[in-house]
Amino acid sequence: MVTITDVAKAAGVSRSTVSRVLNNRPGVSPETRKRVLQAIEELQYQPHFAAQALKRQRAESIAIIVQNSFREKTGDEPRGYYNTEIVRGAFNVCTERRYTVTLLNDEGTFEFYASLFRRRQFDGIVLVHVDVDLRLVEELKTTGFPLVVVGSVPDPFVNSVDVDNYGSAQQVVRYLVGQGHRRIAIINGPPQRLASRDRRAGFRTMMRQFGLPLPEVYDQPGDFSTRSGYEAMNRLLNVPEPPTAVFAINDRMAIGALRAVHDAGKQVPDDISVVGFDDIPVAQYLNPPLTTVRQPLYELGEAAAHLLFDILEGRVSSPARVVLSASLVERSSVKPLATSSMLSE
Amino acid sequence: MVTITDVAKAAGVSRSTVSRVLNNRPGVSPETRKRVLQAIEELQYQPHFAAQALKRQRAESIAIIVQNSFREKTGDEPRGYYNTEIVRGAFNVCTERRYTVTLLNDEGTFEFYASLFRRRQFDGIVLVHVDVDLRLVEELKTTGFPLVVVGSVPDPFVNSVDVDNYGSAQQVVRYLVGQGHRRIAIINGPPQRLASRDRRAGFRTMMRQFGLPLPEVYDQPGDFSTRSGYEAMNRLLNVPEPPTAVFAINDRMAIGALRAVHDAGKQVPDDISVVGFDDIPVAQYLNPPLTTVRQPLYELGEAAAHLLFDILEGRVSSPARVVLSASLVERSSVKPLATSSMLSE
DNA sequence: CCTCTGGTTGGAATCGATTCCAACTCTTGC
DNA sequence: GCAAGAGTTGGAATCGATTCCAACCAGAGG
Repeated sequence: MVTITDVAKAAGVSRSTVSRVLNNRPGVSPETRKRVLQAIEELQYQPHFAAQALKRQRAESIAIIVQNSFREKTGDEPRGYYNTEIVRGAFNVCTERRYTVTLLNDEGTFEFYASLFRRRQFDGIVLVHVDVDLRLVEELKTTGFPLVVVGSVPDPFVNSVDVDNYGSAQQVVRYLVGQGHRRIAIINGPPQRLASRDRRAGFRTMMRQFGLPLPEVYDQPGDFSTRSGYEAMNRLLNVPEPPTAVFAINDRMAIGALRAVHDAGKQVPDDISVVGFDDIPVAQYLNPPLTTVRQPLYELGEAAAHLLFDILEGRVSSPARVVLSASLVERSSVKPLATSSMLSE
Repeated sequence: MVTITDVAKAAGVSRSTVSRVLNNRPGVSPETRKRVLQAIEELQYQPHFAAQALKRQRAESIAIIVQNSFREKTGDEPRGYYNTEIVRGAFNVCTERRYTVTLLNDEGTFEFYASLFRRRQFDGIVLVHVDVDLRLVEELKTTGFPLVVVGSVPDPFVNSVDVDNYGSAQQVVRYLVGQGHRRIAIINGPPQRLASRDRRAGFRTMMRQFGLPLPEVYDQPGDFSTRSGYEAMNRLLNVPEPPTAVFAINDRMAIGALRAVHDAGKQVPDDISVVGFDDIPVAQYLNPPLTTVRQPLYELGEAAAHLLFDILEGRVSSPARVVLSASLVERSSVKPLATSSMLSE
């Protein structure tokens, strides 16, 4: 293996000089610089990464902690895709900066991660927060290690990148009302998840703004699972005056809702409209193709990496928060009602 | 940051002794060992990874090169899933060994990868070979760097882990014949891909073994795209004596074939049976759910990592080849024919 | 009582880069 | 002709671990 000493010998200079050339430092005469560069080229020299990391006290590497997706053996959880997109976004940004990316699963204990930091293996962490134990986030925060969380964390002192759940839910209401719907129900997610609460809050605020009714039976509980969506829709179909549109706050519950309508011998969207949230890959293959809110997953990943670099390089002071907006994807699960909208928009 | 010197001071011993304890080397008295372990515990000491890598001349890290999936912005290519599974398998094996995994995309030039190796950043590479440029494999091979390729590479001097394409195709024929089919067509992949050739060869051998006809019109070209599957199926439907079953050698072409049958006003499996290959996630959601061959993607990843470690640790001499068998997943796209099979199996 | 052996332990060199500081050369100006 | 200063360059220390070698000690055996 060729080292800096070999280059120095070949160019007839000292190692210090080679290092100076390597790092574009001033104080090397043009001729010497040229000679060194030539030697580097000829010997195909590349600095030993460990030697550099040791001396510079920087690993030039970041870690991405994702849930399960690289650990569990069963592979049909939509989460896999969800995470993959975010990772891709972060990965590409890091690659551009010539930083290395290491994937970690979230099954490690805090102690496991802490040991990696103490080993100085990474300069920072991106934690993809989907159902991740909040305690882990809190513990990681205490280490003072540069950390960016992707997702909705209640703690305002953690750096985070998130999608605009509140605004997106409002957009869904605006869209449905624009299509002439007035009796709109919601199927909620687990209330302990901030994302659920934000989507519900956005929904309710906008409904109130339109002066639309919010009966309690239209506010169905759910837990993000297909099954819970199925059950919630069944309850909604049995209400004396059923809604004309249902907003399931994630796609899996929307899938369950679709199935419930079908099993009840009715049609989506003819008898009832359904909107989801996430735009998971199967959404477009459903029957009917699902109208839903597309989360900018790739962009979330990119934003997380950018934020981390901003923090590492001191361009941003630490408790920072970035919010990206999502976009409504119109497919065929919503039917415009005959009663035309009374809205300007 | 706490270093080995701090531990040595705290325990009242030399750094050499701490290092010996750290690496479970003999020649340390039980009492001293205990004292050192206690100091390590109290100080939460972890060795600096770069210092170790530098001295040991081992990075304890491997690289996985995957195609595109972490680079392209469009996310609905099935390849993403394909790679994710393989990566998960390899990742878990590496994590068990406390090795770090770094993902690289295949867009780098050979020079880019070579520079990483020369930087000694990785101890070995797993290259996930789906459509990857063979030249890259050849170039990497010349560096002498430990390399394992996942997929079908023609070069027998490259370490590889692959699925048994030949045997799986034979299994498909056996299954279809067992269901009473005799007029079976195949939709091929690009002939420059070894996997295509192997699947075709397995198919033809088994057909011949059953004494079944192999008319040229039953041997349709394709290029793995949905569109090519659609077109091939259209051609097959217009043959004077159309096949009763069609084997598309990947799922995307099978999807195209399904669509072609539907567009021709016919039914799968009532009018014609279809078998795919891969078992991509949507396969189960298709109409009808697709009978296909499941590639053991996760297991391929695991096997690749195991093989790499075997090579690194000298348990296996270098040109090694591991073949895993795939399994047929029966769904609803194949119909048993009335004429019962004359076969024992 | 002295030597030899085996078990412990510390000292120093080493891995490959970076960087501070000192030394050197060459102008420039008096 | 010599001092001052700028521009180059090399030497040596350093990052944090590992490992060879030498030194030390205790107990066994002569």
